Amino acid sequence: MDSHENDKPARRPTLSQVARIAGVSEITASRALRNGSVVAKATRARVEKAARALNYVPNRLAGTLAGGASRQVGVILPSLSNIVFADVLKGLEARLEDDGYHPILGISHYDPKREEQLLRDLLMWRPAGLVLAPAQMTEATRSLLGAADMPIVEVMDIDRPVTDMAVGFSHHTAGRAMAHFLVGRGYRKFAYLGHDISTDFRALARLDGFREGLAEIGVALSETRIMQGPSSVLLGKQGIEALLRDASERPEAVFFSNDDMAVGAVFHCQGAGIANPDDLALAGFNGLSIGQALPTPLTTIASNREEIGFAAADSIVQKLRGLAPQSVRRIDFRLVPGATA
Amino acid sequence: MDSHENDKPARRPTLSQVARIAGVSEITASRALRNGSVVAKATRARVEKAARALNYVPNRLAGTLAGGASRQVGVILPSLSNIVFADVLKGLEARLEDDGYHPILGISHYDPKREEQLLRDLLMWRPAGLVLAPAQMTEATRSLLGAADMPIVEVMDIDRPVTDMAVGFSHHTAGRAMAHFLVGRGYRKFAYLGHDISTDFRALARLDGFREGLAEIGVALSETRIMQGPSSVLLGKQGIEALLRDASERPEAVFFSNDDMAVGAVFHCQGAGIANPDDLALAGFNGLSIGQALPTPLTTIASNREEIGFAAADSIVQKLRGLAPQSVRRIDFRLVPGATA
DNA sequence: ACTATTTGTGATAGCGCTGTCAACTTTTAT
DNA sequence: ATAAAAGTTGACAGCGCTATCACAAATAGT
Repeated sequence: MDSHENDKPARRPTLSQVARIAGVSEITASRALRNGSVVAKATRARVEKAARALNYVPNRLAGTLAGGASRQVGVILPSLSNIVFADVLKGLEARLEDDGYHPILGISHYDPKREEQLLRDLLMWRPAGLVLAPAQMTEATRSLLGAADMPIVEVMDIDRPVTDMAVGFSHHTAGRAMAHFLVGRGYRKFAYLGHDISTDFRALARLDGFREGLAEIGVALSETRIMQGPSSVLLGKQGIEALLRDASERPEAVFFSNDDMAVGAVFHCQGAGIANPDDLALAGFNGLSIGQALPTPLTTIASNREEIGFAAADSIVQKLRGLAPQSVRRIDFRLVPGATA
Repeated sequence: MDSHENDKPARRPTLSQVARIAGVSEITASRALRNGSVVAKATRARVEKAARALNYVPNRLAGTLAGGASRQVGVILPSLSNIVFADVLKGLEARLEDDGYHPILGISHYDPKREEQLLRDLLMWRPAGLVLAPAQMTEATRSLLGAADMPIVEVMDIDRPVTDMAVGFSHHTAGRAMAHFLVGRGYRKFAYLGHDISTDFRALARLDGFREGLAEIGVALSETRIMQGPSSVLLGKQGIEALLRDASERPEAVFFSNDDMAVGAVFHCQGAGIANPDDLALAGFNGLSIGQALPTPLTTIASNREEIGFAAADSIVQKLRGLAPQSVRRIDFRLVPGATA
């Protein structure tokens, strides 16, 4: 029988009950249970005993409303479909938990309108801070953030103007770095294969950077192919197959929007008897472990996603403690020369 | 300059300010902004206009404290290191958001003590419901759950006695099903290769079921190898290598604790020139897309993780609406005969 | 010894909102 | 027209906690 279905009182024990049993005033009980405040040792022990006896669980809604700090941090991410943002979230959670904070989560699905609604919703909980990996902010989103009286970190990229703080790296620079690397390896005919990029503007930034990097050497990107739908191994497999089928002239190297896509291509090549990198060079982005465990480890750019999450949470926590963390923290990417390019 | 650092008032607009501007009482403004309550059309319009003008953001802490329902759901998962629980979380979030709920997240890292602490923390926020994928609950955890006056769903497996509700499938049965399948394929010499199983009791349940399934046909598991550390593609690669090196007699088929490990084995076989399944059959668990995209799709058991999350959230929401969802919802696994066994 | 601190505790007043009950106004039924 | 029902609004109290100020008791200073 579920007690939440019957309408009897049966409320949870309150601080005032704890105080009564301990024989002190409410406020003293409050101080005793929060560490930091001055309370006589014996009193604190009595209050703690009473709390234990009652199975007292403090009500943070009341505590926060009455003036305490919130200890919740709003987190808005665009997706949980691949491991990338799960990694970020993992890092965030780890650092937040260290200081007793908890993330309230929202997933925007790369939809600015949804992001705005989520922000509105999360703000209602008066969180202590906010972490977002913004898609493409609406005006309202920007204005809500501007009016929000709390530390805010934008994670993943540091290419755009920052509201309060940012943690990540430049995706544009990352794309450029890969262009330079591949050119350095001697390749001259390039293709790009990505997933639906209209929503994922960080992937777009990498493509831009890649183009720019090539242009600096006087090379042009011969083909850009965008697949419909979210990125996946299968999509990469299908994509490379189509690309090779349709291409009038086979590219020497292909840069993918991410590792998932690139791994799919590796699988296709294995099946089709195409040697990497000799027949075709492949490069991904993210540095997923799956790519590194391949018989031919994937050439890619590793992003320290968990560390980004960790640093973002750390910036929030620091600021809440009154410190002044850097406004922009760079957690840089690392080019991983594998065996596929 | 961050306004949260200066001590000036600058509080957010409150309902009472909205009410004053709209020329109504506080409670009428409250009713106007929540839909459902009876308020004259014109009045509602006036209040909404005032709220917009002030950029009013309701304070749900106050609202919930005063008697409203919480609209936060506590979620405790054991890990975010692989895509499995990220998928569950994705499903959870999607369903919760449909009804305006938001997950507050905690990661237990398969540590019962940590799980208990997280539960304690989340309970302080007086969530409307609770979702957990329990590791190994402590007595205190069980007692906290018993006293918690809200819908609770345990997700992933339905093998154990349930506190309130459960959504998932039997991992024991899944292991058994794979045993039957592999025996049916004609294999008779079996090995199991897993990651550190002491903490992951669902993997342990699959192993038990696998053993039992074999025993039913009169076959024994010839070798069980447990690798240290969390599961990963690399760990599977190293594991299969070691297993084959040390084995006095090569097994005909290997069952892995999950797809990550199995994919690692596939990679090792590719590199070592071992044909799957003829030289060695491999079977995983989870049905990750990466396994299905392999040149030789992995034989595995697909778990509908996102659907589990979705159904779990749905059960919570239903119960909060006064409905009575089934206490145990089975979201069954599906054996996926691939090309590796 | 007597004041100046420090330490420990409490009374009071909210935080911003919603439940409850009561009151008033308009509509509908007879 | 008049009672009953429906529609609309407000006064009040209180959710469970903490900030603030005030005061008593214990300790230190000279």
